[in-house]
Amino acid sequence: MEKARRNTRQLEVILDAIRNETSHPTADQIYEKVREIIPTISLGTVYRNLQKLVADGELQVLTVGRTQHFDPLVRNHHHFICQKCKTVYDVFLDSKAGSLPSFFTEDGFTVTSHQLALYGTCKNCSA
Amino acid sequence: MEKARRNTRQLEVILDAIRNETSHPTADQIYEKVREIIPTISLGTVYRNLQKLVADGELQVLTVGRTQHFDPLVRNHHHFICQKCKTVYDVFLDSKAGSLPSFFTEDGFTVTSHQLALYGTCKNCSA
DNA sequence: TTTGATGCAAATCATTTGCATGGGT
DNA sequence: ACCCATGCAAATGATTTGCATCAAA
Repeated sequence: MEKARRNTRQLEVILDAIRNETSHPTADQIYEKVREIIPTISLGTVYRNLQKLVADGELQVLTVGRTQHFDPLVRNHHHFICQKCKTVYDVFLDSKAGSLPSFFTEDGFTVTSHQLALYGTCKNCSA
Repeated sequence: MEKARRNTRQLEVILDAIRNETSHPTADQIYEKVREIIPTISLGTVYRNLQKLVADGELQVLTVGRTQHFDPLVRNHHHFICQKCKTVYDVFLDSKAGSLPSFFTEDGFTVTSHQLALYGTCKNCSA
């Protein structure tokens, strides 16, 4: 049997806050945004709900430096991280992306997922 | 002009401790190993020297969860991270690896490096 | 002698957790 | 009613930093 996930107001508002977000916000950024609607919400609650959403596959985590960023886009794509402004961009490599994990088919090893991060300087910062 | 890097005993011992290491140790693991030779060294010194070595391109950093791992192997290669035991393995994809960054040649964006991490279960943990 | 490097401890940053209470089911 | 979720604050873990002293150059 599955564990029942309760439909709380805080979960709903958190989900709303990231669902259409392409800026890869941190937990703290999500917290600030949610606080505009539920001013009394605690940061711990935001973390706990984000954890659940990740566990349920509704969000993806991307670690930049020491900080987690949350991405509502779960389908196969990659990231470009600007080393100057730390902005995270989505990168779509439709062709070969899906075949990457198959490179590594050694005995006993199972590849379940992979992450490709590109580092460099973005358009804004090159100016 | 370049900033002079002093040749201290602690830097030398730290470098010795990782130079031929393939286990991708953390700062703390390096600290413990170095302490066998210089028992009075401080963890801060280990961190500061590791930082320098990374800045000088003699080491690569790999973040697993919230923890940095140090890799003396700087040439183009990738990593497999076992989600059970958290062991990091080196993966060599000689053929296509070098061409990955060229996918992303949009106006204004410059890709200087990239990192591919494969996640799954390793040989030991599949048993 | 000059000034970067060290050891120590306290500080910081992101995240997690214990606990009493509140709210979904 | 049951028991998961919340708010709060304290705890944790990894890394950084201020400062007086030390040692490479």
